[in-house]
Amino acid sequence: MATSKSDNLSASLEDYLEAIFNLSSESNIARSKDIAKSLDVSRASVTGALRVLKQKGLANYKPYDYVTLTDTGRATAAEIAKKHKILQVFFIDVLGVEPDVAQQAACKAEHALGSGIIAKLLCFIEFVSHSSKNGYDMANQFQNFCKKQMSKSSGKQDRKKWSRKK
Amino acid sequence: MATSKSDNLSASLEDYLEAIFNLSSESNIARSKDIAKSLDVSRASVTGALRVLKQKGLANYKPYDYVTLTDTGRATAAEIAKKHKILQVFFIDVLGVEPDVAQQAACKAEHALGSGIIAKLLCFIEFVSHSSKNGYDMANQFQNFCKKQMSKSSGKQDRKKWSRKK
DNA sequence: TGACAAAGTTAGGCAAGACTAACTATATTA
DNA sequence: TAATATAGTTAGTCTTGCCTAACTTTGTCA
Repeated sequence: MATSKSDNLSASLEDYLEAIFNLSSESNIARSKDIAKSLDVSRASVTGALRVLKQKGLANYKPYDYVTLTDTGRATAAEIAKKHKILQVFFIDVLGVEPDVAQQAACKAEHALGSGIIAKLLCFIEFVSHSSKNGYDMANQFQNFCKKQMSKSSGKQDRKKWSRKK
Repeated sequence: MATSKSDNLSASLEDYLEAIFNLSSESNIARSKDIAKSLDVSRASVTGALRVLKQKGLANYKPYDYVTLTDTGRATAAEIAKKHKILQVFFIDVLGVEPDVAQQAACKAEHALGSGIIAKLLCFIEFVSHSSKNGYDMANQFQNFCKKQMSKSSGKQDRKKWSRKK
């Protein structure tokens, strides 16, 4: 809430920002070509996005030069990367979702959830891991519960409470 | 997984479908004007969307007539509405998020999460409510834990593990 | 150092999804 | 039933975000 500058940014621009942030962390340099590759987008699209990010004061961009983020850009990107990480951990460690599914979902959901909910989610992850230190492995309990539930309802077409099909 | 026909549908079209579904449930009729109002969009945009939904076999649309959903359309819309509901309940009852914030977040996240994760989430909600029947009110425990955590970290600018602000 | 490959940019186009303004059809009611 | 208000549509425009193809700049290596 206090530090969020990611307002006004489209999901697409957030993706570019995050990609630059990640590439910079990994290989210390963000090349246009690698941004394109990591987002599965053409190099021309990257050029376009960089111009917008520069104009918004988030990236230092000069044609034919390496890209870096401004302080604001880095802060914003870090927020987004943080959302991504928290969602991923929640999906994998709490819900027990397959890593690749979790990764994909985090990519999309990171643009949909505000920092308030993300903070709560982080807290919840800590709550769960705290519980396991106290001898009650909640994540594991849930997995067992989940398996039972899934097998219970797998025969039926519908589940009473939630579905309004047909 | 089995019943999901919502592939190929943009977030925008999913919103239209859901709005029609909800209006039909509430007032038995979905008028163009009301769809426009509920999505905060112009009437002209609704007309455009209805043509696309018809063409995709999801809505029965004739100019100047009331709109209804086809069976496929209704099933798809029900899936979306279900996602919305599950997310909303999770945000409010498990995470303890304010209802209006939860509502807004559910609106966006419903387009980002696949049915696998949603199923897990539903299971988790049941796990939590199951726990309270067994004398351990997990939601409540979490709220207390959360309050402690929030107040702990509120003094600091940063939190070690997750934040990379500034 | 000059030729060639790789990286980056520009130009032009397209689709989705929204808007406004003007028009048409339907409903209401005097 | 004719006038008018309301609902819905059409036409035209704009923005975002992507693409391909062609061009320019940079880097490499014989």
